[in-house]
Amino acid sequence: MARPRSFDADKALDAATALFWERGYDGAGLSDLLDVMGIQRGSLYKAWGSKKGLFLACLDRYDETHVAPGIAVLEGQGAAAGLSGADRIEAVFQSHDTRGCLLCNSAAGIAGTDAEIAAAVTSRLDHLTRAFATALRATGLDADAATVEAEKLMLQYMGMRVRHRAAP
Amino acid sequence: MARPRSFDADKALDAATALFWERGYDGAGLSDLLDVMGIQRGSLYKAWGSKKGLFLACLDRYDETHVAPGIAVLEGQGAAAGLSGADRIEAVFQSHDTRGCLLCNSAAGIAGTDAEIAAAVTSRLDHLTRAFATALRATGLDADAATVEAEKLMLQYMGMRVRHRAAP
DNA sequence: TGAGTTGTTGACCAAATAGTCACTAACCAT
DNA sequence: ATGGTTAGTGACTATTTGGTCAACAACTCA
Repeated sequence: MARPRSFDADKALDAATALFWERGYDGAGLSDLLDVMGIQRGSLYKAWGSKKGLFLACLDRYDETHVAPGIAVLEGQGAAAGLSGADRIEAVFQSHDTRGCLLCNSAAGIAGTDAEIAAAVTSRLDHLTRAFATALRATGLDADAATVEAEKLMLQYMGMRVRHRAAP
Repeated sequence: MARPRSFDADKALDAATALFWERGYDGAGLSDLLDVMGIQRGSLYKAWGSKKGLFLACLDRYDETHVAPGIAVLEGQGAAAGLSGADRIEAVFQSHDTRGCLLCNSAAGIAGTDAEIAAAVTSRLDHLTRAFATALRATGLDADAATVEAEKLMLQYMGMRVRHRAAP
């Protein structure tokens, strides 16, 4: 059709995600973002429309690269590897990144001021909660108990990731 | 000595705290801060030295007005009111503020970039954790088990407050 | 070989950012 | 009353913020 994009959008998104992750939405300035992404202002606005648009895309990218693998372990993939439900849950609790979790950081930050971001964050958090429930069912819990327990597990997971950011 | 301060520092701090709580450290601009505090730039810098200095003072104020009461319930005061350990813990879990918790929000945000703020946040979070342990001991748990369980409870508490900010 | 379409570039913008400063005002102790 | 000290005021600063735009470049399809 027309001139093709000269940069790798996913690589640029990964770089932007890393900066948002470390500094938060407000803490990551456009010029720093542009620096790490290695592109020009115009390219960013043509591709994602606004800083918020870029952030939403980063949330998507983060989901693909960081939460989807965890969900895959919790439901199915972990079972295929011969892990019990408890072991699979244990596995996703092994994150010790000092930046915490982008979803949690955003929930505790910008999501409180922007409904669209809040919706994007909660839907992904809910997805993880359901995956916890799936793993719990594999431990023998019935569906209702698993749902209740998954909620608690999810809160603990979030708390742990938040704490790891302040106290590495 | 000299000219006395013409504004109520605690009231000003309460107003600033409310704004930091809602918008986060980066999200709260100096002019908005000044507006809600009802003072002039010079007064702020004379009293707290910098935006960060003001924030640290707000963390202090928040501790006094919002976490200390909870700690008091968990240890002692709750017992005096005839509440069991479990009831006291239940009581502090009844916070449903859609702004979440300033300490948690800061842990998930600015604390990741500023060591001094991180220290101020974690020490207060640790204090709350110890209060949970005190309440747990009142349920019959021995000291070691209470410490372990308090840690879990604290994570759940943080997770819950973070979630309440994104999903009201 | 165009024409049409889309990406890239760099200059540009208004607004907001945190922070400073000279000046004036108000208080206490002598 | 006055001198010392501290607080309040408002104008000012340099830098950075997110965002726009016109010109140019590169691709596809006819």
